Amino acid sequence: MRIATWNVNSIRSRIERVVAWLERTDVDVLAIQETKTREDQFPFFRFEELGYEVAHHGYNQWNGVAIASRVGLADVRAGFDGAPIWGEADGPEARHLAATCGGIRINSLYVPNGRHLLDPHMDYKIEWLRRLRDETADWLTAGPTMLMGDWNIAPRDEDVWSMEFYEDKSHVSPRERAAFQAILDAGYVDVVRPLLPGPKVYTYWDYQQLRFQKGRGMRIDFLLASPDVASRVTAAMIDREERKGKGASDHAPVVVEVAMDASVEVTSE
DNA sequence: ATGGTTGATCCTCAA
Repeated sequence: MRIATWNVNSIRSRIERVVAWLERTDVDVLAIQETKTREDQFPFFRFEELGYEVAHHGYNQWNGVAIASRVGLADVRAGFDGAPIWGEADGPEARHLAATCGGIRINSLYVPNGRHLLDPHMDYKIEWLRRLRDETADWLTAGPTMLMGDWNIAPRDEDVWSMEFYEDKSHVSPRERAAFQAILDAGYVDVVRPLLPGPKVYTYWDYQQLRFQKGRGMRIDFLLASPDVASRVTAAMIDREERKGKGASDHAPVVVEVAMDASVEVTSE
């Protein structure tokens, strides 16, 4: 079973690339972030005609998460208990969607961007991660689980092109790294890093300043898995080709191959 | 060429 995560930076502007990518990569489950669209504008049919079921959670032009699967899409749930609310909003932002696909509880996550070290968004980000950690610790006991998406954190110095550049910026601060580490400490395993060690292994390159062309990226998109799933991961790939050319997202898809659990019955196709 | 973004929406914000 092939499982991937991809911050597409607008599903409506990226749909042709996403469709072409699904057709050539043979991915079974794709967790999507930054759909940047309302529910009624989401291109559901483009996934369905390829044989994928798809669930989406999004309110407006910000955030938005989705899961596409051709190995079942059951028990879809948007948002986690205790997710903090930004500002005066009625409810939490659209940053989490879960569904059970091929026997694995898939969580598509778009972690808030802290913007700057002293920005209120940073406190929001840390609190969001703390509450996520509290919930995810419980999910581990429920069965095979994966947490995947755009974490907006570079956990190690080697995960950014220049620590000198980032030392006073978001993504690398001790608070953010501790919040990420707390999720690992809860029992989740980064299933990509062991197969694709750094340095200079990135998943995101800013559109500005020709960062991709200069090899100046960040590793901020991660697939974490419960130990039972982690032990079944046989391969990993960051598809840098998708960052090339006109109309690319600023993030590349990250893909893992997970050996099928013979005890699991796939519920569709 | 000594620089250099993109997307959704609105007349700017977010990343």
